Amino acid sequence: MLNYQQQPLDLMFQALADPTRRGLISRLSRGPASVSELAEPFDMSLPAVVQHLQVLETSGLVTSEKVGRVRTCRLEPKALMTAEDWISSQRASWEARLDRLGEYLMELQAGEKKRGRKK
Amino acid sequence: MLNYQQQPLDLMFQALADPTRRGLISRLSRGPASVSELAEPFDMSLPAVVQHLQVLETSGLVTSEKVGRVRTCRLEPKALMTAEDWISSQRASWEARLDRLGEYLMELQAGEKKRGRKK
DNA sequence: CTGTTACTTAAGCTGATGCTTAACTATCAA
DNA sequence: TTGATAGTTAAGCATCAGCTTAAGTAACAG
Repeated sequence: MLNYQQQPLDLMFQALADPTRRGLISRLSRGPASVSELAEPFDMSLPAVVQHLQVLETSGLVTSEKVGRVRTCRLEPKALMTAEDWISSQRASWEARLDRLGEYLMELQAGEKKRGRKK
Repeated sequence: MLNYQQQPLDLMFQALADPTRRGLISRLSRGPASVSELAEPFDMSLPAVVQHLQVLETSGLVTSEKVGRVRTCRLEPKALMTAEDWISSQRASWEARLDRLGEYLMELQAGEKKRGRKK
């Protein structure tokens, strides 16, 4: 498990780790928005919000396009799925393992009862 | 947004953002392990690995229990689900929105054809 | 052309993160 | 009791993340 890094996942989870950025994603999940629309609810400077947007864009979770002087940002659902899939697969294999353990314990228990295989 | 709150999601995504920690989770998804078992594949000092484990434990993704001099760590699948659910819900609402947009565009297109409502 | 809007760029500060080494404690085995 | 094993604690350090303010550019409105 040498650090031959899964950089996309690093960037995505890092991006998701900040509440401001999750707020931006929540907003964007309701539809595209301009930079100043996105910044408005937050109690921080505009450059700070733009920096958060850059993190989101570098991670691939958000894309943007500038028309005239307005930059419009939107969510990239496929990227979100990458993060979701990783988590899901880890959880699935752990839960599968728990299930197998459960079965094993049940077998043990059944075995202890020796003749308890009726009904 | 002055980090005045280390919410569960902050801690979880932050924990998942590091490749070493995701490596630890992958290992743990195959079953519980001791600290030194977990540290063995990594090219870093034991205290460094222990620090990563502490991050995972603080985030709730991993629990551990010490018996004798051995600390055994295991995954907490419910916590992983918390992170997964957040992502999933954001993605779902964005995809729903894309679907509605799709329908809207289809209606527009149908409308343009005027009498194209036959068959 | 002039002012306003909508960002963009740059520099700098502060605290958090990811390591390190060294020294320490507690358990187990002989 | 002695020594090895398994992990813990502490201090220090370099880099990075998240903000700030100040100043700059580029489009559009009158």
